[in-house]
Amino acid sequence: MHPLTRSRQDYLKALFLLEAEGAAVPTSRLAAHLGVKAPSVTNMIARLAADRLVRHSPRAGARLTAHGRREALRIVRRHRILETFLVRVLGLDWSLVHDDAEILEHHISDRVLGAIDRLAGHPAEDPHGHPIPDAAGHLARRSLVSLAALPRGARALVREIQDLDGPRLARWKEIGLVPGASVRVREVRGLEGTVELEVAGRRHVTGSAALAGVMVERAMEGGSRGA
Amino acid sequence: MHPLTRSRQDYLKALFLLEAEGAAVPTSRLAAHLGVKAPSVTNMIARLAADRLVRHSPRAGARLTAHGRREALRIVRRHRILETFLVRVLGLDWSLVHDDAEILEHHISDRVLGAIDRLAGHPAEDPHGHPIPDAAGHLARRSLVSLAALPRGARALVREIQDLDGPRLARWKEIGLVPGASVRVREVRGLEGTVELEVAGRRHVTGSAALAGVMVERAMEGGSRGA
DNA sequence: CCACTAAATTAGCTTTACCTAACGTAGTAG
DNA sequence: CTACTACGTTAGGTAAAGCTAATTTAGTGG
Repeated sequence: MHPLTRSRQDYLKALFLLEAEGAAVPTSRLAAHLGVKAPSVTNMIARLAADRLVRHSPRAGARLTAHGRREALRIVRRHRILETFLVRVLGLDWSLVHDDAEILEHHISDRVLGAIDRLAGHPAEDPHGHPIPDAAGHLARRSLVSLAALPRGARALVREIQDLDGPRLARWKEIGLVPGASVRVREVRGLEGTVELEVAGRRHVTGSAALAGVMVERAMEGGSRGA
Repeated sequence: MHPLTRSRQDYLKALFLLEAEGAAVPTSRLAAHLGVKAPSVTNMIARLAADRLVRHSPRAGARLTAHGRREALRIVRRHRILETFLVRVLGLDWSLVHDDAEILEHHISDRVLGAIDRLAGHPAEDPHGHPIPDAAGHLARRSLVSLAALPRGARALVREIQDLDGPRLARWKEIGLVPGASVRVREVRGLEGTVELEVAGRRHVTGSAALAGVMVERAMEGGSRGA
């Protein structure tokens, strides 16, 4: 019943991204994700709830309604098409496009979105590997695991990079850890919190915390133990 | 001292565009141009004056300071590069791009602007013929006259279309009245307020009020009187 | 000179979306 | 059971940018 302002859109999108497992999202998580204080969240959630975009039981967190989810997917779609466009057509680096897309997603008309989508080749995934919802709001569901969670010897296919940290993205690109790449876990040193990976024939040692956002599809094991 | 919000940018740009002849811009004109009420303008002008972006003598209208003009030119540059990009790269019609550019001009980063400018071929003019200020804020000055003001028999070169009305722009395109076109005034019927033009070998009768925004460069006369 | 009009300004209110400070509640530790 | 802590909510405040209604000012006609 209210116009979907930039802020409201941001809350809906954040809710969608944090809801992942269907669990309600606590106020504090939303606040952290959006970079605002908790009272602002309580307040905004109440307003979104009044418009039936989210449901909210006091002290139990918020979740999107079907209507809210539809709006959220619209924004996610815009964001991901924009990122793809910025990389594929404008030639920007994938480690830099997030912030621009974050703003532009709220300000382009459907007409411009359509043209951008066409120019980018109607992509099904954005440059970080995230699936792009179609215009009807359908999103391919995947079950991926974090590369940080794989045991020694596992092989996997990189599918999504959920991290937003620019320098880190640049690093992943440098070593070839991008969607589509094959990777193998050579060594896991839990005590030190490091992992040794093999990507494109080369080995790299990385902090496993940094790998949390690298989502992979585990491959069938083929002689994983030895050399 | 304040951040240049979208609104502030809009006021500066409007001021720049309306200042044309160096005359101070009255409150009412700004209000009409921006689609807000007069008190909102008085108020905002006071705030911009506090930041030394405009100068304002009560009841005498506002004018930009050098600093304000610099900021205004930045926005004008963005707007015109965006329009060119939307037409040349995204393939949108010139009659439709204004509104999109009007919003996007406030929301793209310098990085994206640079990429867009490159893709559009570093244009010197936008699709409506307006010169694009360079990055340093220099704008080619022209002295054009309105096509509506030309006498019978005059020949001219169309340089800029200052009109924003979509359907009208579509009409001009249809008859070939676009920047670069040669036009000749065949007849002026002042009483009826119509003009008969010859464009690309064909004649068209048009209300002269509608032609006010078609800015031309008058050509040397060559046997203008007779057939 | 007075009255009227048009334009500009002042005063005061609204909405959005944030904030801090104070308060409540639920779950854990002793 | 009590006390502590973390988190959430309530209360109340701010800044931006708009609005309406009332007032002031400047210019014009009689």
